[in-house]
Amino acid sequence: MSVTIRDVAKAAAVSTATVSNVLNNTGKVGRETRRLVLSTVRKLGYIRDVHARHLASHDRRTLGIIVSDIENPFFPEVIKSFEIRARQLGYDAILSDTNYDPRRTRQAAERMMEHKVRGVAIMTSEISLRLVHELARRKIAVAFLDLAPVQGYMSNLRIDYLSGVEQIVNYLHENGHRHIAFVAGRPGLKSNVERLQAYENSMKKLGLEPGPVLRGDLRFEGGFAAGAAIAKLSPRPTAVVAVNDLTAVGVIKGLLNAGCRVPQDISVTGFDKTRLAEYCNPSITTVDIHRETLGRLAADALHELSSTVSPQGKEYRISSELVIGGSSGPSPQ
Amino acid sequence: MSVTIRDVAKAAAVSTATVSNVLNNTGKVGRETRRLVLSTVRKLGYIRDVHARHLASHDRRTLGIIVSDIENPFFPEVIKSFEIRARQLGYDAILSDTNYDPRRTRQAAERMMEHKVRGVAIMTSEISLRLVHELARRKIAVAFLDLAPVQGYMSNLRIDYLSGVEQIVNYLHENGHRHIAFVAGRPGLKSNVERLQAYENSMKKLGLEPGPVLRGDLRFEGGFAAGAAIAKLSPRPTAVVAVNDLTAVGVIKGLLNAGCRVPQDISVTGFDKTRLAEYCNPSITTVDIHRETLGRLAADALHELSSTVSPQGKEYRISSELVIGGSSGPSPQ
DNA sequence: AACGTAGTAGAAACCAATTACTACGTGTGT
DNA sequence: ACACACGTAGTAATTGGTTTCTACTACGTT
Repeated sequence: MSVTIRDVAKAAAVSTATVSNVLNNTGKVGRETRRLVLSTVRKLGYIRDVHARHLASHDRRTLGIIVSDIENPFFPEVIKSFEIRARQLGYDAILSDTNYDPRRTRQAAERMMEHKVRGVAIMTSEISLRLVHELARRKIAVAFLDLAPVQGYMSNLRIDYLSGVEQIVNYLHENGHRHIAFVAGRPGLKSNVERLQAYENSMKKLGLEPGPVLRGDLRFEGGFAAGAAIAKLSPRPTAVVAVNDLTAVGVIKGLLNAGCRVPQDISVTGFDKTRLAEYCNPSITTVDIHRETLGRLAADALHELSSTVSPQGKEYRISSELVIGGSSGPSPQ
Repeated sequence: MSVTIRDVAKAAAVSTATVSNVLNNTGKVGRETRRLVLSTVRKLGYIRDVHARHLASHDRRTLGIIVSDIENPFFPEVIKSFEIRARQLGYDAILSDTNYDPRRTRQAAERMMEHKVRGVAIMTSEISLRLVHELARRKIAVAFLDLAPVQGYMSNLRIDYLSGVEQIVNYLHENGHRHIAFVAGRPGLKSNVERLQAYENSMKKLGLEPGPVLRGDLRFEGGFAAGAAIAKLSPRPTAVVAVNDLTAVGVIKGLLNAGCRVPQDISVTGFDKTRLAEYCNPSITTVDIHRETLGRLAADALHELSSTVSPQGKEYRISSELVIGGSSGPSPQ
């Protein structure tokens, strides 16, 4: 079919072992032979076959990453830094998207197992316990996002929502806001629940009554409806903390649509610092979760787990940072 | 190491060939044996090894997709539909991101060759002619995006920018706009150049003088600067056609910042229908390029090329559609 | 001159599947 | 009763590498 290591060996009049040793820099080959092999490789346009490589060498250098939705602006940056780090560590990275569908999550996990990955970062919550056990049984390292307790082969990446939400609430408080509403996401999602709790805690810490909590859906539409509803509240909150940026955008549009000015009449904040937050008008006050760090740490975590004899799962913390935009300002009161 | 086909064969007291035949549904195995094998597979938790599979079977079922930047909101949807279609056709899909870097483009292409893909969709313009030839020499099918002439192993996916831009210009014209500016992208990028030309042609077709053309950079910043500059022009255009959505957002912010109201004083349009366009405030009048179609067609094109004996590259057309948002309206004059 | 020792290269087993080919038993047609 | 075909399952070669173990060469030492 294509050029193989045998063809190179024949053309250079050496053995396949020698060619392999040259290509893997084992340092077992003399300068002259090495040069000869390399030039032959170039001349013949030889390219290694990953499949044959992985099959023959017992340690398989692939990491996987499973995300719920590549179209969710949160993920691309994470994926990118994961891949970059994986490559730096000498791994090939493969990606699967589950589209929030448990069946596809199972397929994705199966794909990872078929590829014999050393580890997989699972960044979706639609995953069954059975699947998790199956991965553990096969000794595949796993890095979860805000999900699992740490165990032998599993580490967890924990985003510090608490601190992020607290920064937002404190900032609003400093700007004179006392009546602050919250627009939630999905009740089933741990990261969403945590944000809500963090909101309630932060409010209480400041001696404020946690204001109305509205139901959202993590999407624009839910935010829009919540915004419309908030506009009609009486007394109307002077600030709204939304569970994520997209919801915040929806809230803002809902408010504007109902005749409220943002931020003059009411301040709105988001979460995640997506591009949306930056480019919207007004730009959104939000919290930057260090996604680049998240992706990198995921790869690091998997590398560490899979290169230890008796691995010990760890918990990693991803910090977050307040970013002030144009959607918030001093309280009108 | 893990459970192999041999273990399954031994446990079921059949040969590996039989197990393989069951797993591949070749129809060469009797009902009873088949049932026995399947239950053994389940009992042992056997999972096939892609690498061994690909190595042993001569036809390798992998397709690749190379994009310039997964963070560019244009791509995730394309990638998703590409993967879905690839899976439907029985391929495994792998993704590489080049980050607009020619060196990484080369690495990405090498990765594809190492994986022995049957075909690769190249959705970046940072690709050297040498690389293209190398792929052709290896008989790897290629689907380009707005790039290459069609040849034996290469097809091209052509986005119909002309029609898209024409729809925009005509729409603005119908709304009374006569003085319409254009904010360009990168001069080197074919898709950008085409949009500019389409703008000029459409204007002339309507008997209008192509207005001022400003330089952008495809990013927010370039749009912002252009918006600021346009606000100062005299006479000021009543509409601005931006090369893409992000630029349009920048333009709008630049205009607002300079005291122009959008769309009351000046209409702005984008291109690509990213989420940004939808969620921004005002939402942006833009052109929807059918990305889902693009990804699907790319997979189809590769499948077709790579399963023909003497392949004949084709040109596929991706249509586009005007989407009216809040950033445009009737001319103030 | 005999011997030990690096350093280098080769032969061959092995990885986990696929698949062409072979063998076997059974049923059918003449 | 014999030959033939067919359906089913097994044998073994094959895929393109890695890696272990062995063998050879050249050189310095005694």
